[in-house]
Amino acid sequence: MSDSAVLALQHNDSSFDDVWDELLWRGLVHVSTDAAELKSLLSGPPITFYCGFDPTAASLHLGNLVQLLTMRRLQLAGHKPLGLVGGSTGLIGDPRPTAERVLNTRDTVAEWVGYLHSQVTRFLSAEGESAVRMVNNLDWTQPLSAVDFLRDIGKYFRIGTMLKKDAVSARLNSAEGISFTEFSYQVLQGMDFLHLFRNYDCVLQTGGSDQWGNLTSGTDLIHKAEGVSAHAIGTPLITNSDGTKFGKSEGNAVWLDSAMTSPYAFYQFWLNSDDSDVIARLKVFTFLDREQIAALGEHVATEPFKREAQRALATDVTTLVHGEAATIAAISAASALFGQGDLSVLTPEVLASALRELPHTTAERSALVSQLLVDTKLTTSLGESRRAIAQGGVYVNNVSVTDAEATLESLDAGDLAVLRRGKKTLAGIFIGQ
RNA sequence: GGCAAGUUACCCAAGUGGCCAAAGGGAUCUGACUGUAAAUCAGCCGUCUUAGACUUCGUGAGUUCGAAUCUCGCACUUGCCA
Repeated sequence: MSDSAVLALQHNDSSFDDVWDELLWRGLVHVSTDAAELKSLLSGPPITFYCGFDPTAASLHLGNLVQLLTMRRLQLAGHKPLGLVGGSTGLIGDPRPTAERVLNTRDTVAEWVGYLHSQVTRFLSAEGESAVRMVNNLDWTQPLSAVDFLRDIGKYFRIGTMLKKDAVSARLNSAEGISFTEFSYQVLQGMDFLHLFRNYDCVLQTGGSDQWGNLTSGTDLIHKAEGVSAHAIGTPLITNSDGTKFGKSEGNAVWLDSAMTSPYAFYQFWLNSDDSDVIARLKVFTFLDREQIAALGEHVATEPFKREAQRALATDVTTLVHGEAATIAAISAASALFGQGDLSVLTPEVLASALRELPHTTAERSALVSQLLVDTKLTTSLGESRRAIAQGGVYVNNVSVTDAEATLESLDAGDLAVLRRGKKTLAGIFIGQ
């Protein structure tokens, strides 16, 4: 199934009066400008809205996915999305509460802009009246001189207001401090909104609630410069009920790029959602309707061990991001490899295709298991490999490895080997010679 | 520009001449229990082939038999003063 086919299957829940009510039900509105006005605006004729993505990495991640799906829901309601890629804001960096960012080179940022651009367009329809349009803020920021910037934009900004923004004040109160560069970020983002208001009649910006200061920077600027009230919606920061950070798998971010997070790993991430989180995740990350999600909630309550909700979530989101074929491959790889004490019941073809879904490598029979763990990134050093083996956490073809010096040969592996660390971290080894 | 304080491993944070690869907490990871869950308990937690060796405590020099710990320069951060 192609991307456009996936998009074609999406729809909002018609049991809601309007998209605003649906956003509220899905828990996607953490803060916003005047709610009554937003409701009438969103239930009226199509409006243009935007959401920005800064190129701080080579791929978008799950946090961005919340934004992309929020945009898609608005688009499905007939509104017109503008996807903004932060070619200029990415050169500056928005202030994180903890520490100053390290600036990336212009070349790197430009490269990332390209990646993000193509990722954003995959999630939004390019057809019809409400087709997505992509913009890059470098286009209007680059030509601006420092003097023009200070005269035309800077005058509208009050230092007192700027200092009160959470991100800024957190940094001012920290030992780290804040550079003028990052302090100025909110001005740039405000300017984006003003530009889009003037040129595209854009009246709404969505973003994470951690961006609230930057969102209001834009609405304030539009109000001062144009005398018009624009709107902003801040989506909640998605958190895990146990207090750990959402969107991390084994300490690493979960990326939307299949080269950075494989569809298999992506599927596994969702499958491992806690019971106490899974329903909220379904609301945010899938297009299942109220009724379907309620039914899955019943399953969680009555038969949690079946993990119906987790399966639905993992299947849905993986299909959304990686397409149907990749999802089927990820599911069949998992069912082939998980809980199978005896791998020999699998045909070599099935096993081989399952292994290709995992991080994999080719090796000779004489290869050390500890080295293969490093090669497949299951561990980061030989020392860690040895430690893992000593702790009984390493398996080759579901047989625990006890000898730190073990080779594939000594373990009598066939032409294919399933290397496993812990319960669920797998890699494939294709054996040559 | 002046004065003061600070920069320790993924994060927080102790350490103020040898007993320091560096306390403690958190995170990650592994094991037990489970539902490929949560909670709990236990272990691991710089690199290298273990005993052992090597590299590390902002950075560059230096003092010393020996430095994360002392001296000087530099960079960065914070506060107060101008």
